[in-house]
Amino acid sequence: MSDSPPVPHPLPEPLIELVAQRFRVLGEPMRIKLLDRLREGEATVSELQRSLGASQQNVSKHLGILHAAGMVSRSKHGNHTRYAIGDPAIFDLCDQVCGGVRRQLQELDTILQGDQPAAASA
Amino acid sequence: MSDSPPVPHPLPEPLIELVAQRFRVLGEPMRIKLLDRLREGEATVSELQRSLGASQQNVSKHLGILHAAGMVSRSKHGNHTRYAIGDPAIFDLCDQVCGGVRRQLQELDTILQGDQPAAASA
DNA sequence: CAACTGCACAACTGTTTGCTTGTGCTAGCT
DNA sequence: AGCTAGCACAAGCAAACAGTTGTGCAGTTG
Repeated sequence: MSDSPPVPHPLPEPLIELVAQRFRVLGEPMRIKLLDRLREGEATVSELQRSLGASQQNVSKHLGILHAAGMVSRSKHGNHTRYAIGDPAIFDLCDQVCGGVRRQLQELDTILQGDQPAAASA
Repeated sequence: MSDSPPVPHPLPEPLIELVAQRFRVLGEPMRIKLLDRLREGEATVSELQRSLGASQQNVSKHLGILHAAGMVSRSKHGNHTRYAIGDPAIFDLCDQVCGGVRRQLQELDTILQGDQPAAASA
């Protein structure tokens, strides 16, 4: 279906909502951790729970949110539920954000170092 | 500029926080709108206010948040404050998210319309 | 100088949301 | 069958947050 020139400029209202919601899903440390952990490969809830040191209910809840957002996929194997990355594209997102963060830190660093050499303490 | 091998895999805790915070800044419709509006070019608070139909205080507040996150730049011109995109890279982010949203909508569409699983199309 | 405009900061309020606690359900084990 | 492990759902609580109201301040205008 069409190569779709992705972004219409004046972003239509409903799309804005969807985009914001998607960003918000990623705006939670625990969920970032889960995705980062799933980068190693599939994992069950209890495995993730142990990896992150969080409660089973909390992990399950966040996984539910990620799953509802289509970012992870679910599959039942006997008594275990295995989760996996549903849309690998999110890693590009995270990478970009990481890049942005890094740039800002460098700017800060430059400012701190190049401006007032006298005061040097974090 | 350092080429910086982008992402360490087990994301260090503090970085996770920063990344999540950055996503959360973008997880607000009003802020998306502001950025989308600034895509046309610089604008003052009152201009943005008129464009989006929001209160001056609210616009100013969100601009403050975007500015604190380094996503917009501020410059005073007489009695006006002009804001501009601070990091054009965020548009890549938005584009990617838009793409993801679109993909999901297509999947939903496919599911609703046909039992014919349209095999891989990008 | 006085009045007005443009903007930011602070306090308040209602809502959202993350985490915990409690619980039910299914699958495997003895 | 009874028991335990693994997981998801629901309710309650506390913290975070968006939007409003109120206000102070700098710059412009008459």
